[in-house]
Amino acid sequence: MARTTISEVAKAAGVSVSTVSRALRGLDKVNPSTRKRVEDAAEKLHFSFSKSASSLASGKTMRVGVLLADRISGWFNSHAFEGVYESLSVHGYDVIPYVIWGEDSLDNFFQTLPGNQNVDAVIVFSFDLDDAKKQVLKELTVPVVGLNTPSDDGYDATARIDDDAAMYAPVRLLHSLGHESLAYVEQPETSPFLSSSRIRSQGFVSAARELGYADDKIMTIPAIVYTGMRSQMDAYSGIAAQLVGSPSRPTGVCVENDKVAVALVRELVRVGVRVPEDMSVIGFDDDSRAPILDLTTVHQDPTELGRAAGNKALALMRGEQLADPYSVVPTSLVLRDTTGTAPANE
Amino acid sequence: MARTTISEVAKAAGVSVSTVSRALRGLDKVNPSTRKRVEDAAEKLHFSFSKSASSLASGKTMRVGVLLADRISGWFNSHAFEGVYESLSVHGYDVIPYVIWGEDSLDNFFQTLPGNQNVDAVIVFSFDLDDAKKQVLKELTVPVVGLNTPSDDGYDATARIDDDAAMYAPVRLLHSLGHESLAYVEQPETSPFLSSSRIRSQGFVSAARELGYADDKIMTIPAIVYTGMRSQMDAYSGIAAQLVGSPSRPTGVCVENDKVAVALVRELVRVGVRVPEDMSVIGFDDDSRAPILDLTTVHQDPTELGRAAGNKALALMRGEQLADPYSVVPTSLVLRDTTGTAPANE
DNA sequence: ATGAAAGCGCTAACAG
DNA sequence: CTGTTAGCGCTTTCAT
Repeated sequence: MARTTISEVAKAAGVSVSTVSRALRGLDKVNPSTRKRVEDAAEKLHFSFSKSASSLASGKTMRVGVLLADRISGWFNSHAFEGVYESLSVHGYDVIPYVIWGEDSLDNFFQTLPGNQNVDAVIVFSFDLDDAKKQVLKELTVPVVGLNTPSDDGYDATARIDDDAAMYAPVRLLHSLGHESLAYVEQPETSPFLSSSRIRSQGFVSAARELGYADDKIMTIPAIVYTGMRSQMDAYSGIAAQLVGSPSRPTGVCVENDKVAVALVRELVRVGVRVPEDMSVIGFDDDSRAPILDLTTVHQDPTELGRAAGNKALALMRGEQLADPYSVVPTSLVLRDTTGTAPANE
Repeated sequence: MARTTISEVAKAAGVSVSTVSRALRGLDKVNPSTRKRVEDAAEKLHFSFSKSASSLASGKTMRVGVLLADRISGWFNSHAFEGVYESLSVHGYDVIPYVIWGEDSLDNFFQTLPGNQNVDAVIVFSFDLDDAKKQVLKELTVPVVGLNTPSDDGYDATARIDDDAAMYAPVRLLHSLGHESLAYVEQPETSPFLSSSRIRSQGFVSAARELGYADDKIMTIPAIVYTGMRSQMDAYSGIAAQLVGSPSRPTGVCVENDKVAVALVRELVRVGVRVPEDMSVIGFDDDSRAPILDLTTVHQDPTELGRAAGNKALALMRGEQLADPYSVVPTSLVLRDTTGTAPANE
């Protein structure tokens, strides 16, 4: 299986290299019998195109880059990546992840990759980019599509959930169950440029206000940015303590994601708070953890988001005009067992 | 940020393209002051190499392909991929996933990608390849490293856990807890070419035999291959029924992975079987689900496996001779709350 | 230490 | 419908 080149195929088939190129790429204007001959020769020689050579000559790389923060193995990222892969791989594109670990690697990415024709499009996951970087994006010659980016600014297209609107359903549920004091818990530690935290938190607050909660009945436990905690578990017991010890005595709490919600529920139970009898908890994501604890949560479909982003990139690469470049994938509340009517007043 | 080429940099720096090439790649024999000038020019012009052009000229693609089955978002695959990425990306390699959905796409992969210089190495996850395909691998001109492949045959290097040996610890635990009848549960549905099922199951059986269990005290519930089930849940209730209804009355059960184990435990509890009082359950993986149910399980580290595979690929690409091409990453038993002493005889 | 020149394997006009 | 001719942007001898 040593490297076979197109010219060897040409020789074997008794035609010119350009004919081989045309035949194998399925272009028109090739005599069916010639094509057959070429295909046979190619097959026999185990020929396949060198992507590099094709890229160089054609200007299209058939590769799209996916920019994501922190880790590819997380629930959201891995599923969104999969969605992108699904939509693009069937069209012959390679999908290449670029994991950004910190401000440095972000800078580095912006410094290098986009400049030269190394990808035909880039898809950006959940980043909260500063203006300078948005500017760089705009200057890119390839399409840039955002996935759950905080705004559409700087992107040729985006696919996202409406984090803000998504928080209305859980808050409404809590309200209808009679909870008079609410709380929102952010993930203890997050990547610096991940965006959903803030927005979701804001959505929670505005939903609560809209439903008539006074500000002293709306508590927020923000992300801890510094890494002072001895362990993850300490963070959760700290949160549980804040929840229980708060003067506002929240009985209904929304959590930024299921990962944190599950850990929190376990911690609450450990310290004697019954869920949902004493406190209702609602997560976000509906990931694989949620059903295990029968966690009430906000369902979102990152794979679908990925597919949507991939399809937009595809259309853009083809030069098509998108009918709806900035689209929203809906979320839905999943009712399970961690929510119940508010406990009777003390 | 329009495409800047090396020759523009050369012009700007007042040198030849070859000097730019040398300077920017950090080769020796470049006057420090010249290098500085080139670097400045490159930076100002936002220059970066075209990977395609470099590949074509040098013969090295700086890309490695990862072949994986089914989906990239699963716990094992996403973490193993991440490990590969970690080890390779810092050396400038792009890591490209190729997801294989069925026999067809496997054939297709083998037909095309390897032939021409599209990657510098390929890493294969968990595949059970037939001889024909192993033969193709052997003929590949690039290094091929396996990750959790059932055998080392056909690979230049592999990194794996010892599925067989890994099953000894849980079986020994069950034995020491006094369980007199055991069972092994495979994942209800799996990809056709995934390998761990069979091996793990075999390891379970031989461990049990070695510890003195008679064959009628060793039950195995194999994967259901056909898709007759109305839903996933039906599969689990079927398994629970088999476990409870079996004449051998197993009280200690090992499950192929945590995903299935967690679902099974929930189903058992639902039908009134107490865990661990009536039945002990041990999973495999120690994924994010395991701690939620306090599942006793066999811990494995796919990220580490991925890093190991990536590093081997790296060494091989450099032409180094590997001291230990076929290495084993250890697993360990994690004791939690789904295992206990066998119930008193009826 | 630097430059000139010859490709790497393919695509893309342009002829015919 | 098919062949010829130029490159794509870079690396790599080979000179100097």
